Amino acid sequence: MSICSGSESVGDGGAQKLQLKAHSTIAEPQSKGCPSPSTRKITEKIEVNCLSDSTIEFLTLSMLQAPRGRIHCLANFCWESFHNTSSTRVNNSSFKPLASTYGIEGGYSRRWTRRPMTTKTDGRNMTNPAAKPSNLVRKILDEKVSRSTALNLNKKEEITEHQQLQYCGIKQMIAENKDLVDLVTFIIYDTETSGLSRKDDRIIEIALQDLSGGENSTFQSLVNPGRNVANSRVHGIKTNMVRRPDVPRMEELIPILLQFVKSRQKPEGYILWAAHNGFAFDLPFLINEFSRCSYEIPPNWLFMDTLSLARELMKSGGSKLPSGTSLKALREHYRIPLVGSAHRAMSDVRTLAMILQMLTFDLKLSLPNLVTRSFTASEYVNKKRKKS
DNA sequence: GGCCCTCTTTAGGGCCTT
Repeated sequence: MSICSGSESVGDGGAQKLQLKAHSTIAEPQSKGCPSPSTRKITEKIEVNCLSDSTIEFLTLSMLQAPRGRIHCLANFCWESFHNTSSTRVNNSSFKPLASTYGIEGGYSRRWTRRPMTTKTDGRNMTNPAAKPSNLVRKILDEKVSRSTALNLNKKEEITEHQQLQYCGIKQMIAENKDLVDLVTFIIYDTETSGLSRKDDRIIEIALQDLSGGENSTFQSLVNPGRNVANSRVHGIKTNMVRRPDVPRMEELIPILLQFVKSRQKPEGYILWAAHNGFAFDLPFLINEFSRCSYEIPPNWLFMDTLSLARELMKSGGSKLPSGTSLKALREHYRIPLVGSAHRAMSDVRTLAMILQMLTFDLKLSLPNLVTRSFTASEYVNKKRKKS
């Protein structure tokens, strides 16, 4: 498993280009290897994961060429968040173990300081399985953050009914709050799976990108499904890339994922997750994996689906519409260059991050609009139960 | 599986995700 720190931002303005380039030069120390609770050896490596020059050029040009009105409020949200992050980050370039800032109780400091924590696991890069674990993972293991203790917010039995009601009840308040920038973290996510069956197949890769950007704004990892991958032709992820002891299983990855998201969360804030066809595909997979590993999806996580936005755009009429609502059709419609391989999680995340901003502009949607269309995982499950 | 559309709701087919 390799741990990587990513510096990315999707927003507006030439100044941001400078910020992007400045952050993209930050390098993190290298360390590897991580014994899991089950004594498996997991290779760890800290890397920098930054936007390619072509992507930066595209973002900059697309925003600079747009008229003033083109700079939509969602882009402003990203931009403001980016600046907020930059101005409040205590230590911008150093790697910090999470436990030192969260404490064993998992609580937050009153002052919002984002902890660097981005994970990248890629079987292709595992060249030194005998290396030592990264500071991050070693610290997590030392503090027993995995399923046993520290993440008391996320264990099933530890989420109280009061917490559920509190978060569900406050959702309407979020939608009405004019200053959502200080409350919401916008995360684009994508999963690659061993197949299309929500019941029988497993997640084999997951990628996240915090839209507010900045240092350590991405999370990427392969996942060991404990079974063969039969659909490698789709995403290029083969069985021998994931079914190996140095690739984490989901139960090992979830604690790290939770810590990453917490590191991006604002004080008493919410996470707004967006995926393409997420309600029908990615979210059910995520819910199943969390449930199988005895974890609860935090009640302050809200989920939305960009496919519904694309369908809404198609219904809106007009002469310049995409040829379809697939990610590929939308990418071609908005002339977004493909970075990396399509159908790899991080590549699709980067594409969707740009598509989302285009969609919200075309549909004239603001952040409150998006929040009101979102669901918590429990709301989604209840809705599904009622339908069935 | 969920959503949407239509030759529709007492249904069926297509799209989207891997």
